[in-house]
Amino acid sequence: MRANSLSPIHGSAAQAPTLALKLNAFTRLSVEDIEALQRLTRSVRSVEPRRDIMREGEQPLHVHLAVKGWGCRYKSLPDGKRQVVGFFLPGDFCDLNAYALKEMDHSIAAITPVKVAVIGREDMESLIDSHPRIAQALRWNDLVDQGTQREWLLNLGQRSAYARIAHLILELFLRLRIVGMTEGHSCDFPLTQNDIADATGLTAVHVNRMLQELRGDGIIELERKRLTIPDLEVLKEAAMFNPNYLHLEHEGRHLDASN
Amino acid sequence: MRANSLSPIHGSAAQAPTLALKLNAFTRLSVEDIEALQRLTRSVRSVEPRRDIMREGEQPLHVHLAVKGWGCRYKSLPDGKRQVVGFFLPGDFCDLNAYALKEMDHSIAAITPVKVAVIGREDMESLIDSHPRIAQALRWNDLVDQGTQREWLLNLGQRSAYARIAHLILELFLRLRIVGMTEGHSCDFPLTQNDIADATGLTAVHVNRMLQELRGDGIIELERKRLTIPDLEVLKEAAMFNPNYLHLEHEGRHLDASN
DNA sequence: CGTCTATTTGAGCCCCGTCAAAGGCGGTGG
DNA sequence: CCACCGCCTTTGACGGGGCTCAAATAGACG
Repeated sequence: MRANSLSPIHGSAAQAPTLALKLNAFTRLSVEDIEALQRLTRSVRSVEPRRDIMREGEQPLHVHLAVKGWGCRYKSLPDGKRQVVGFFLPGDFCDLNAYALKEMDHSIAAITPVKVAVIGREDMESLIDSHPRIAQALRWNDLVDQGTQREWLLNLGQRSAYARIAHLILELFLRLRIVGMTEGHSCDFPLTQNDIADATGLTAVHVNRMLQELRGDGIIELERKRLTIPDLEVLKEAAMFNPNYLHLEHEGRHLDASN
Repeated sequence: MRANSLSPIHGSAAQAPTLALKLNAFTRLSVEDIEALQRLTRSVRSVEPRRDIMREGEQPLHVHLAVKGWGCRYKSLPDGKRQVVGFFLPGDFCDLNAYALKEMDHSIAAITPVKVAVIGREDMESLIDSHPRIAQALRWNDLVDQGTQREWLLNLGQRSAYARIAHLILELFLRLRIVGMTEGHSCDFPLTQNDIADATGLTAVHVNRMLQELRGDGIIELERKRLTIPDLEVLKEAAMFNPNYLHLEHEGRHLDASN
């Protein structure tokens, strides 16, 4: 797993938007690229925890880019059952590309207090047209998202409850690390056991029992919304984790702005 | 559900490639568009049933477009468990966009005898650059694929075995109908119960029992690789089916070549 | 300090998995 | 035309992983 510090952003990383941090995991962006990304986040919408940002059936008019907080995408069944189909963290798009469709086939909700940048589709398109390096990085980002969906299918279909939860936790930790939201072996982890249940296709009761088992086995520490992973390798083993779907090793670096 | 006959292809539909039939569900293509799609399929590769077309870890060099036969994409776990993450039918891309990545995060296999068009990435890119209507239709196609992945997550995570299998069968029937591969209420259905099991996260034994129940309830007829659906509405009910993820109602028709 | 939500615990059971073996069906060769 | 073989489907008995229902406890927040 490539630590983010191995591919620092050109110049001042401190002010770089989180999206830039993430795309930087694919190809090193130029100062001008980063500035262009920064200009995207002029219009920001704040959403309270547990509120919908967009609902199934609505027409998507803009692109939403998560700037702060955790959220999820989910689908529901007529009998009330709910499946989380993805989480988004700072630097993730909530609904990239969705604006090409007439209506949303899923909903988007905040988990913690969330800030999303609301981006007009024209702004998005002109950014892509004028910044080929960003365009390529966004395509890569999109493919990683699709790979993640496939890995989730594998998770739901084939892993045991124990490994399934371990896998989810590990994936989120690694994604947080890419955008600099971890401190050593720890990170904030605001998901409730209910959220984990909805994402893994289990019940909250069973998630609770599996978390206790994971704690008992010394694989994770998780309390008060704070996660610590004593040994990443041990967790990987428990989760049957294969990092290839995150595509952190790739060819995009030939576009490196510093070359 | 919009029957394909409601949006016939301009002029001679008979020779139109299956991909054109499918994109035509989004926007009516021009004769020139269809000819351009036809030129894509110059190089065709035949694959025997149950053989891999491409394997996890390989570098994707070309785009593969299914022309004939059924196939699937799948991922495996170290313990040997296998999850089918999608099926492809004639007119579907096996791996659109994947060529931007360094290596495949999943494998692709033939189920029946398959013919795939092997398309160079330059050919693909120049097609997109020179045919904006096709480019838009391919974007739509991509979004439908992503919506399908999300629906599969809902299927695996929240539906009962009974509804899960019903949903898979219904989805495949509707997708076959779009490309004209159904006859009334029937179609060929070459999946083994093992294939269904791998796609639904169940065991073949349990798939067998659920199919018997679906047959007993008069919801499907399925024998000798031949499927009949006496009443689509009844099957939809059993599957808790919501067609919105297929995005068959949309705005793309403003690009209609016949306007 | 009271209320609301989230976590934890327990008992019972059911859906689905496992293991094993017996049919059916299509293909192939004698 | 029949015998054989391999794959697929079907059936049965049994066990277990995860669900349900219910209630107690612990935190978070005002």
